[in-house]
Amino acid sequence: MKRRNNHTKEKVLTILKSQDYAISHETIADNIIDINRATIYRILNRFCEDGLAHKIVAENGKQYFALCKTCEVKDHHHNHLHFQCNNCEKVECFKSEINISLPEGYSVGNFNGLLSGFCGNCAAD
Amino acid sequence: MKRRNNHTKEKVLTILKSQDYAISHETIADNIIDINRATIYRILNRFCEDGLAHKIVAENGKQYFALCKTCEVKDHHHNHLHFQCNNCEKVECFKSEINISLPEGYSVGNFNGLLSGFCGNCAAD
DNA sequence: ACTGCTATTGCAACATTGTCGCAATAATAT
DNA sequence: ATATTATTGCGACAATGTTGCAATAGCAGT
Repeated sequence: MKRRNNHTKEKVLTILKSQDYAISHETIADNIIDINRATIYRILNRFCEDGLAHKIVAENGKQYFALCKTCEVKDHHHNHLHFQCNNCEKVECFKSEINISLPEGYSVGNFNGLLSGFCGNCAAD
Repeated sequence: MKRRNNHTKEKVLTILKSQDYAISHETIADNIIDINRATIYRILNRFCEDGLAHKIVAENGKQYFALCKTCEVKDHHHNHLHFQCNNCEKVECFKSEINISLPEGYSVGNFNGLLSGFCGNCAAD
């Protein structure tokens, strides 16, 4: 399945690039008017399939997306933690990876690790 | 807010106890007929508030619940990983806890860590 | 520049999840 | 028994994410 380029895809990519945080569908919808919800999801999921982005599921069940900045294309994995602030609700990627060891006979797939609490900006309140 | 005992609550607790895995609302609904969906959620959330159970959010956004077997009441935390099989969809708790270090100024709240892949039973396929 | 193929889009509809308000019920203490 | 209030069932709701289908548009080949 060959990917095609177009305005919408570029727009979503630009928004992802401009963000320091992992963002939800909502954030993208706020930044692009006149683009269908389903289309946004499809674009984001395509990015994930292509290893361009990764998905984080928050505790509220929402999906957040972030560009893969530190991932190698050939050894693609996401063993890093994420953090969501209970106040400002921003989701950020932590750099440090964690070691994961699985029991015998298990095969690794994905890792979704999310910490929550209060971030540096909001903890002071 | 004092808790009260009743049949429904005991029934849900019994089901939780009988399971080796973290279970979703669905599993409980399948085992108890004639109990409202909202009620199940309320009971489960109460268990979490009381430190009796903990909640895991899976990659599909669904909530799973499991009794706290290893948690001390006074130092209650859930720094252990969970694993969901992509085939049988069961969610299990891993015993090993992971070390988490937060950046300066951040405050810890909860941790939701989920691995996915194929479990010992399903990996052979 | 035209054509054919097919990836992508918009729209509508849908299933699912989890929550909430309110009135009715039932557990507990007095 | 009675009063208090925690809990339940019901209905409704918002939100999320997915899918089918017809229409559109990107790309390659000529």
